Formats: sequence, structure tokens, C-alpha cells
Amino acid sequence: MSKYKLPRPTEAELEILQILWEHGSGTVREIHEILAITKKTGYTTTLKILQKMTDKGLVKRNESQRSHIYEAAFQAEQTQKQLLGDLLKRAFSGDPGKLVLQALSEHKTSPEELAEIRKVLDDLESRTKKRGKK
Amino acid sequence: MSKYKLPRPTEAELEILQILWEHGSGTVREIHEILAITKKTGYTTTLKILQKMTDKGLVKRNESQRSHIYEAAFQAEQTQKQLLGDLLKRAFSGDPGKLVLQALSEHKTSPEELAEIRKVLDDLESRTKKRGKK
DNA sequence: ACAAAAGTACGACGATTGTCGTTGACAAAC
DNA sequence: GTTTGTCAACGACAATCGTCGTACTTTTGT
Repeated sequence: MSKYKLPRPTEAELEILQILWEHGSGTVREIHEILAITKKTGYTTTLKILQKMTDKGLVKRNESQRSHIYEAAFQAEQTQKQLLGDLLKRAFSGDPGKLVLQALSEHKTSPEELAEIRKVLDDLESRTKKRGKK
Repeated sequence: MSKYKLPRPTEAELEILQILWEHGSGTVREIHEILAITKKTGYTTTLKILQKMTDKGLVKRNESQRSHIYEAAFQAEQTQKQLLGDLLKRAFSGDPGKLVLQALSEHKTSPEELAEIRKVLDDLESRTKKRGKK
């Protein structure tokens, strides 16, 4: 019963999704006003994109009020995973190590996250090696 | 800096770039035949995209022969860095740790690369512990 | 009660993308 | 030396995207 293919959000759609992931849900007006902070765009443009996203199944719309309330249909992690896999395949020849190395060396990461990454790394290495470290 | 904007390759353009990165350079015919293995497409389509890429500055064209020879204008790493930064900003709220964690947990990475990642991690962590950034 | 504001729906538009077909120049084969 | 094949160039096409204006309906304010 799992859904078919989750659709690929476009640039503008992704901007809206990020707002929804952060704020939970909102009306077109609310979403638009957040969007308008960083991007000069008309209200109807935001509306139209939201409508398109509804058709595509990217967002869910509650029409019980006159001002419809939108929320993301997929969790951030799900979409991120999809897009990451996409980029991996399309630009990194499917080599995740290269991607990770570039991400780490090119973008500042907080110590907390570095520690967490190390934890995952420990887990992965102990699993594949089953021996002490070198 | 002489950093003009490097143009964003589209989907089809990126496929061609990957071929060029792997094979170094080639004529439209050669590129097309590799491309046609995984994607049914016409010769003139490949040609047209290559021409567009030349205009955009994504590839360089040697016209000394009748069959022009194309090569990538930018190294793979440069383009990857650009696209990775893009995805980071557009889908991960600019949080590289999240991206790395997802990449590691969702995609199998070779032990050699895991070791290399650990090296980078060691370097990053020791740096933040001893002296702050400059 | 009526006008203003807010909201959705719809259509149009220019730009971009990927797709081909056709044309004309040139080279190769016969 | 014709004919056949190869190649770059160009134009046309449908689809998609982001943009917005307009129309119509429902609230809200006075």
C-alpha cells in the first residue's frame, strides 16, 4: 500500500517545503509572508505553487476553513534522502564517500555533530571490520 | 577573484559531464554512444545539448577537426562542490552534519573511504579542541 | 446594508529544457 | 565523379516552471 513515486520538488517548491518543515503548517498568507522575507514574490505566485504541490502530492491541504491550511506531506528526512540519493547518483557517480569528504571539508560542522558522525563511523567500521582498529 | 558564476548544469547536461569526467574528452558521436547505453535519445539531441553547454561555458570545444572535440570546462570536484552547497542550502537548511549523517547511514561506503573520513574527522576535531578557528 | 479586504481558482505569459527533423557542407566509398 | 554517409547548425515543438493579472466568492468593517 506504499505510495508510488514521491515527486521531485522544484526549486520554489523546496523553499516552501522548508518553511513548512520548520513551522509545521500554515495558510497561504502565512507561508507567503515568511517566503517574502527572503524572496520578493507575489501572493498569487505562492498560492499557485501550493496548488501545484497539492496536485503533485507534496503537501496536504485542509479545506475546512476558507483559508486552506497546508502542511508537508512528507517528512524532511524523506525528501532529503531522496534528493541526496539523486545528487549522489547524478554528480558523484554514486560514491557516498566522496560526497561526505567534500561536505566535511567544505562546510563547517558543529563539534556536536562531528561527535555524532564519529559515533556512526565507529559503528560502521566495527561492523565491517569486526576487529580492533589499526 | 576571477570567480565568475559557474553555471548550473541541468539534468541532461550533468549526465554528459559525468561521461566527460570519466572519459576525458570525445566527439559528439562518442559521447552520444556512451549516453545512448543508458538513455534512449537521438544524436542531434546530444549535439544540441553540447552546443548549449558550450555557450554556457560548461565545456570547451576544439573545432580544428570537422568532428569537434569536447571536454569538460570544470573539474568534477568543482561542480560537485557547487551542487553539494546548493543541496545543503536548499534542502538541509545549510546543516552539513545532517547531510553527512544521512549519507553515511543511507548509502554503503567502502572501508577505505570510511578510514579517510575518520582521518578528516580527527583533523577537524583536534583543531576545534586545541585552538579555535583563526 | 454596503464597500473593502481576503481568499481561491483560472488563464496567460516568457523563459528554459529536452526532444527532433531538416538543411547544407563536407568527407568517404564506390 | 557520383552517390552515400557524417557532421554541425538551425528552427520547431511540447512540457514545465515561475510569474502575475483577473474574476469570482466569502468575510469583515463601517
